Amino acid sequence: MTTIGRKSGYHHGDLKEALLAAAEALLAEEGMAGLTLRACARRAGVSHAAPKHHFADVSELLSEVAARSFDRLTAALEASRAESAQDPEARIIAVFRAYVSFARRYPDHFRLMFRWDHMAPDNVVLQQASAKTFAEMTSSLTAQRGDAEVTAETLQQRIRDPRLNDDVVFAWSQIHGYVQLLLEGQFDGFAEAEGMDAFVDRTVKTSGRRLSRLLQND
Amino acid sequence: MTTIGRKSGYHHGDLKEALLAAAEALLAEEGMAGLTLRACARRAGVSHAAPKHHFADVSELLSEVAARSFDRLTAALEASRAESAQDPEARIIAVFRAYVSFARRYPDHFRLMFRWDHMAPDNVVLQQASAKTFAEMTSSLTAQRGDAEVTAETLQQRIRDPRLNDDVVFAWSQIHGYVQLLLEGQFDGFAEAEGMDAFVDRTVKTSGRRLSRLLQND
DNA sequence: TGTACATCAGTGAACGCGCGTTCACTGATGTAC
DNA sequence: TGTACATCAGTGAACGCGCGTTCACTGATGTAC
Repeated sequence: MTTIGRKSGYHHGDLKEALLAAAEALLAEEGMAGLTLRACARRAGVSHAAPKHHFADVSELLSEVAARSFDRLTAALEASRAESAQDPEARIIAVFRAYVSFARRYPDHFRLMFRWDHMAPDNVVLQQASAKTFAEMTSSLTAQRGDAEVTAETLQQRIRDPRLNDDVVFAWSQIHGYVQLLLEGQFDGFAEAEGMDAFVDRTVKTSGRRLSRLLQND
Repeated sequence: MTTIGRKSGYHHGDLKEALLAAAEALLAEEGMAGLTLRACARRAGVSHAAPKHHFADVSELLSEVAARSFDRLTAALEASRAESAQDPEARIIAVFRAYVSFARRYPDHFRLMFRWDHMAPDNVVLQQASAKTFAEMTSSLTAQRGDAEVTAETLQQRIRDPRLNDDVVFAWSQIHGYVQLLLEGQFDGFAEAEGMDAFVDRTVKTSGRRLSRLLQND
């Protein structure tokens, strides 16, 4: 348990940043249950009333933690897209794999991101971050149609295209559901023989292939 | 807020049942956050130490609530299977629809069922109930292959068949992911124009059709 | 049919816990002149 | 260059809350004889 260093003895210097870092660490180590304002303050080495100056509410803190997680996921998706630009099937599989890897590495971050009841729905930072992830997903998943790229700005219009709408709903559901069931251990029985890593590797590949074929031909 | 009647003044008669009913009602009305032992006791009209005689732990109570929810889902899936026995595509769509309807009607029950961190993983009632749901899903989703029916007993063996394994992983992920994203409001932007009910009706149909085609041809 | 007794379910008061919130305070920083 | 002052971030003690747990108890039920 590390504390983000202070500049001076009294004022922290960047407590907001330290609190966010503490929150992320707590989430990784103890899950949602461990994520309280007091615990974050403790971990940041500060009295428990101090966070009030930076976050009005625990939900505001959670929102910004989630926003950071969305940013990370977006970055992972972008990276996977860059490294598999040509082949449409390889691209879908790469996106799939990036989503799965992220969720397996940060399971509680992932859970938080999709539990809006814990968060402040009006938080702008969160809204922008999740919109970016969403646009990136849409863009990646529908690129093999040969459509123009989707950005966070053009998303609202483009989503009215019924084919694109259907495709995104289908592909995102596939990937998201796989990850959810995987994280909650529902596939443990499936993976018994081969081991979990092999199972994931295999099923991501076959599911990605199926998904890709479907999006091209349908 | 109703209380399940007592037989006598002192002893309750069937407090275990009353506590489970209270828990289900609380879950529906207030979500996971409202589900505490004390709240259940209060609602069952009993002192807050009374539940100890029936549930060692809040996680045991939650487990049995989840088990009941699994039972309900199983029943809904069975019913949907019965009413669409012939056509494989109609059958998949019916299963899909049953899963979606259940989750929309009891969103917090649905969330609880797939959050094993709140429950007692060793609870036998829960294990059996979820195994039954799972077998029913597997059976419904793979029936169009013409395979023999899968039951909770034969599941562990049958799942070793790689084709069946792939099929179930794919189809279940699809349905489950769709429901998760729907429940958490991720599709709200998609449904803007047509309204949520119409969106659900449409996408369940098209996704089900795609799923069905994939499971037949692949 | 009646009595004695064991068993068990529910009571209610008490305890400790960690949480978020409030508030008067204090120490540091920066700005006006 | 120095001084006065406003601003603001962090302190620490106090409060109330609902939670789960414990424990001596009491009322009801059923069983043995």
